[in-house]
Amino acid sequence: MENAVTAAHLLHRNDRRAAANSPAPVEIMPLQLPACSRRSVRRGEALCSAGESFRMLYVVRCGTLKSFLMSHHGLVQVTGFRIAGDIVGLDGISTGAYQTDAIALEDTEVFVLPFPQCELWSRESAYGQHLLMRTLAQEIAGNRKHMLALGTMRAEQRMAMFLLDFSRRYEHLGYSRSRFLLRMTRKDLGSYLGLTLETVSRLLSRLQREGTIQVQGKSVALLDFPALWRLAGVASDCPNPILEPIIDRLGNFLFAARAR
Amino acid sequence: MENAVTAAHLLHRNDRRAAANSPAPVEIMPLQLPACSRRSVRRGEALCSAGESFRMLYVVRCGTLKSFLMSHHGLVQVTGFRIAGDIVGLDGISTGAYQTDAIALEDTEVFVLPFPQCELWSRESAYGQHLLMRTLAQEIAGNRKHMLALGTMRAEQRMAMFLLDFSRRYEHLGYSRSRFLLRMTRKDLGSYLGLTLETVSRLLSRLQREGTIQVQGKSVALLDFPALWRLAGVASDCPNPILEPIIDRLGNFLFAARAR
DNA sequence: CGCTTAATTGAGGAGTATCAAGGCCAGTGG
DNA sequence: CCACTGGCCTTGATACTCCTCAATTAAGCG
Repeated sequence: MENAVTAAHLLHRNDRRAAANSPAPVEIMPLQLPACSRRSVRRGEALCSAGESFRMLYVVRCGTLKSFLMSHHGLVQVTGFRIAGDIVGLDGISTGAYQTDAIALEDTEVFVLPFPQCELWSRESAYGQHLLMRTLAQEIAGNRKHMLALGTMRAEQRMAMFLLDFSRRYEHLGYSRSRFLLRMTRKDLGSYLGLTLETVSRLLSRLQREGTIQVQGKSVALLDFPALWRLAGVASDCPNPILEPIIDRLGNFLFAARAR
Repeated sequence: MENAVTAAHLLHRNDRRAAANSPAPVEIMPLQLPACSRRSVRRGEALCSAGESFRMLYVVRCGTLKSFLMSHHGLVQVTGFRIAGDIVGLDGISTGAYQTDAIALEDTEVFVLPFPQCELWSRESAYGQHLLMRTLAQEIAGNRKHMLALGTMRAEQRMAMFLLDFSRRYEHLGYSRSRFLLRMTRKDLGSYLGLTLETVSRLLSRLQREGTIQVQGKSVALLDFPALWRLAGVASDCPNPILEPIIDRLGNFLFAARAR
């Protein structure tokens, strides 16, 4: 269950990347990264809970989770759905305790990164620092975008944005951008979008009637991207950039800085 | 226009703090902090704009600003109102360019912190690192809370929360918690709360009719806190903690870590 | 194959947005 | 000093989005 990432390994990745196409990395993580353990979470189980002492960051290796926060009154707001390559637990940094719960929507596996270790990398390497910073800031940017959606958009527009966002994330992982599974329930999706589950269901049905998508339970097919772009209010598929993933589909870390 | 913060100065603050009451700081910033310049922004002018190259962080010394983001379609979402002690510009870290505009709602003065400098402090001192991290994470937490408001709450509840939040922030700065000015327009407030300006106006009028608050143009008085707590849906005034300010009312930096 | 949970669909209503008209206020220039 | 002006605010009437409640069907899971 251990996955040591060595400098040699990193160098290898570096070579492969340079050979491929993109600008060569300018810096290679000089550290011998410590062993990185994994953890499995069964469907319905919690990876971490709000209030729990913050010690770990998690990188999703495979599976899906929902992050959500509960106010004191049982108000629940789903703050995001995490798939492979996403990081879970960042909200624990400020207070020393996780602020959101994360529950697996299917059997899921994550890498475990002890946070003190992350801090050490961050302090000892300019790139590590940059990476951690960028990751946190990315979280901010994502939340901000979601805030804009919740504050200014109509239900249909939010739904279109959500579908396109998920599409892009899956595409970026090497999966189909037009067919995927919505592992969350309509209720969770509604919570994420600031809608009721009935409204979500109606919206999906309507989009299907109009020939924009095809829905059958949890499986979705996007049929008419231009229509979705129009609904989402974007000229084309040009949302904010997806950062280089920290981890690939096989579970290898990708600690290589790009030239900038 | 220069305000050098010296180690001696910090030590002095430390003594004063310890003499007062609170747990003594465990660590003093060992660095000679570089000179810190100020910048004035007139009402209506921009402190920084989205897309602009990210070089500085700003700490509000006095005045008020609104942060907002504009989508490609002219959709505007106000993401926050910044008063003394708040930090502006954090959203620039991820992409190297600011993602939100910040405009002064009144004549405003800020301290200018060159970000490379911040990174240096962060790397050279565990406390500096912690401070920067905590600040970023705080931003995340705040946005998250706002997301919950936009996603799950009714207009009246959002308004109550907003009033109580502002009340607490002013109180924390040493001002009255029950009387303050809403320097933003109804439209900006509406944008922040995900409402139209008419709804905002109606809500304020209603709260006044019910004796909960008193409004006259931009000046507001909170008359019935229990009623506001009830509307906001909190048992009492127990929201998330306000972090130690980084700067005091006189413009002195407070780089002293507390025991924990 | 039942049982439980999730999803769809409909009818009706609450909550906000939209549209429109007028009032208030500060700044401006006669 | 006062009228003028433009932006901001308030208030009302109406429309519409979305929620609530309810009934039914479909889908998961033992």
